Amino acid sequence: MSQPQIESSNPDRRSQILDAALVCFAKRGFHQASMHDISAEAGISVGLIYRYFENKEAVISAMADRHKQEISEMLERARQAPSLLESLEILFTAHCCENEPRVISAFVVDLYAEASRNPPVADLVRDVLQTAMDGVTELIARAPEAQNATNGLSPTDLAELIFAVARGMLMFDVLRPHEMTAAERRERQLDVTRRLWRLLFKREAEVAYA
Amino acid sequence: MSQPQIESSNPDRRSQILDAALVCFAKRGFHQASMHDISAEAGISVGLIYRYFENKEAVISAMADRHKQEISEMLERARQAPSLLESLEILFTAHCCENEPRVISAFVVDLYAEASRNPPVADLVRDVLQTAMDGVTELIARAPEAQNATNGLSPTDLAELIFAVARGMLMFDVLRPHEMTAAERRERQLDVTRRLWRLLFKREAEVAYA
Amino acid sequence: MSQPQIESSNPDRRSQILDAALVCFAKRGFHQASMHDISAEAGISVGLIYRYFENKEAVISAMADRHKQEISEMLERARQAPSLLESLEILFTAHCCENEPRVISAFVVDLYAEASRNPPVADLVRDVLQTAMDGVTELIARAPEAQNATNGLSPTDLAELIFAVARGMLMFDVLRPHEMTAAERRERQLDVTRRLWRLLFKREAEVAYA
Amino acid sequence: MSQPQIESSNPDRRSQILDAALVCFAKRGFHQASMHDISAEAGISVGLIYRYFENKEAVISAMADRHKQEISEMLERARQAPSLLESLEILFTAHCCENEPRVISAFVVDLYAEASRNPPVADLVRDVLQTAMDGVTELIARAPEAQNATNGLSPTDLAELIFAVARGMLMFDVLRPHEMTAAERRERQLDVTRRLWRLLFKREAEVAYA
DNA sequence: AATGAATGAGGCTTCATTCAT
DNA sequence: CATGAATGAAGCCTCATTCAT
Repeated sequence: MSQPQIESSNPDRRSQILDAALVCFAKRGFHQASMHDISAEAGISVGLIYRYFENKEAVISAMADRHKQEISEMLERARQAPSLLESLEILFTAHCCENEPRVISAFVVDLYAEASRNPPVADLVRDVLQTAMDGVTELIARAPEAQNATNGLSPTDLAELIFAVARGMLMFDVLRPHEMTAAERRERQLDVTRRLWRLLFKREAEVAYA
Repeated sequence: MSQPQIESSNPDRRSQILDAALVCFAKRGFHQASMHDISAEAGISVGLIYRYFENKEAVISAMADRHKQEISEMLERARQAPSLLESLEILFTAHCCENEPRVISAFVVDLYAEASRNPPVADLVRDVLQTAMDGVTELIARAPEAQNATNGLSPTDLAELIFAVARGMLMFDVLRPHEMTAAERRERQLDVTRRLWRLLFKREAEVAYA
Repeated sequence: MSQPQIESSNPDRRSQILDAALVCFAKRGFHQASMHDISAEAGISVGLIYRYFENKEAVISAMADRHKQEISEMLERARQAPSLLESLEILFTAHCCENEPRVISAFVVDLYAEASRNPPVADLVRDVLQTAMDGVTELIARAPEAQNATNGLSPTDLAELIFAVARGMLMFDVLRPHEMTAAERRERQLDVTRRLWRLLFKREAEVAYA
Repeated sequence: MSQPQIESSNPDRRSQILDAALVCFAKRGFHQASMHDISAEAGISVGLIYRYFENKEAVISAMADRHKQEISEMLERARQAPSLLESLEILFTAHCCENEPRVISAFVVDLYAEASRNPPVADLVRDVLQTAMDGVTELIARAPEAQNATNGLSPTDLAELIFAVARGMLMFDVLRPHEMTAAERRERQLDVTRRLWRLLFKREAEVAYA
């Protein structure tokens, strides 16, 4: 009587739909984007979406899941960066990729807004955030650049501050004119990243000459 | 066809409606909250809303305007605080007022989400943000606590960082369980505020003994 | 957030809608009749139906309730008939009223079909049937025509048989061409009614000369 | 465009599909049961149904045809019963077969409901009914038990009454809780059958001592 | 022969907005 | 000034049907 959710069958279709959904969600918001918008963006019929997702809510949840994966991947890339500064640069510019626009500011802000009234989404986003913060905490703990006492703040505290800044900058990004290119946004983010890094991890002596 | 928008006539009614709208918007989001929800929350009829606002969009805009005022008031209070730390505390806890919950995290996050697709709202929010940042920049420039070179960051840079952290913390606030009280949220925010303050403005010598 | 069901306010509208629904349900069946069909038949907009009924299911339930009332009224009329035969005639021809087409065969058959898969409707219909059968049982118990032992059947048994015949004839009625007039249907029903009456209640001696 | 309706090819497939359809139709009704429901119940794909039936309408028609056959078979069994009472018992309990539930009350009621708005179905059902009534008329005409004048009613009249009762009882059956077993339903039907039989065919003298 | 992915019309329902009272 | 009945467009979702494989 109702067993959609082919789940694994034809994962490409699911991805195709989620890709389209991301575009629509970023453009209009979760609840303003219609299923028709998504199907049109994906180049398929409305009905087909329902073979892969139980309903719109499920599309949103899947997008949230995908966000989790993307943050994971971003974290992995950050982990493999040669320096702490470069790790932070990755963290702060993840949403500024012209060609692979996976993490999109507007989408993320909407995701948090949704979290505020959708407990399952809130759980997931909270989990993502915590995982990412833990990752950065570890990154800091291992970084030689961070070995000097940084004003008495623990790696955990620092990670929290860093993420707050990153999320705040994401909110600001949403205010920038749509015409601004990914490259310009990126430049803007890097400025802040470097300032933050200098503040948090540069030794006094170095600062003096910076 | 008609001439609604009595604009100034009976400002109490407008406030009453906006009060109700804030509750509804925070609870369900701009576009999920229906005009009926708002009228019910305000204890009036749907039609009456249209005597004071041209349409739903106008209610949203008015809410954005109100947000501007609230941020202004918050800034004024911050200006009058006896110390920079206390100014920051005001800035970071503006949304944690049990009795007068004007600035509400969920509402603000929704406002930024709306800004990402509604240029007039974006303009207004950008303006609010810039004004507030300018205010904090000035606060820093005048604060004796900030007279020492803080890692070579200008007051403007510092204000931007501070606001990014504040907005990021607002996003995090949205993830906290609804059961958490204003007092608890406030405590959480103050922790971060103090850490940030110590990082930005405490002199090395002081830090050593902190 | 959801409080339709003005329930008592403007009962005329409710009746108007139910009148239209009866026509549509009889014409196309509960689930084939669309809300648009009903609104068009009632000469109102679709949305308006939802001010008076929570959803389509509620319209169906209200129709079932109305059926209960109609059967009640029918029973009352039967009770006031001067003879048992005339009571039965009322019972068997209730659905053959040109101008006041309240009890309609197709609708009733659909109602029973619905009852088979909708427990609340089943409860209601069962209750209606039982009440009506009790009424007829009492009618028989009090009728002088029924005083002679009728083949050893109790009034209860007789009432059950009578109702079975009445419902069976209703099913047959549904097979008759739509062109057949109410008068013709009525004639057909009266034939059966009289035969049944003769069988159940006429004394042997009378039968011989009938 | 294509040429479905292999008609006779692979009659087993057709039966398999109709078996599944009966289950679904009884459970949900003709129009509430989806083609997918039927295919799932039959354990085949949706598309395959269309190799054997032109469309859903055709499935319904085929079910009606099958009903015709089942009534035929039932009639045949009734004809071969050793007594008129036993014939009637077969007639009244045809739908109470635990293992081979071919004639199902809910289905039959739905069939009549469908007949009321689908002329071809009405024609068929009317034909089935007439044929069956003719059969019973003949049964009565030949039965020694019915040789005594039964209140002046002709075999035709009696057959009509009998069928009305049978169909009426079918409608009542639909109201009984789903938990009731076939055996219990059967018992209920037999009670009525015997009462009816006694009323119609038992001689006065016999009745006196019954 | 058989599958099930794909389509898209159509049904139910909501909601911003209007307007007679 | 205030009400809330009324409208109808639009959104979500289902399902009969087709067709490439």
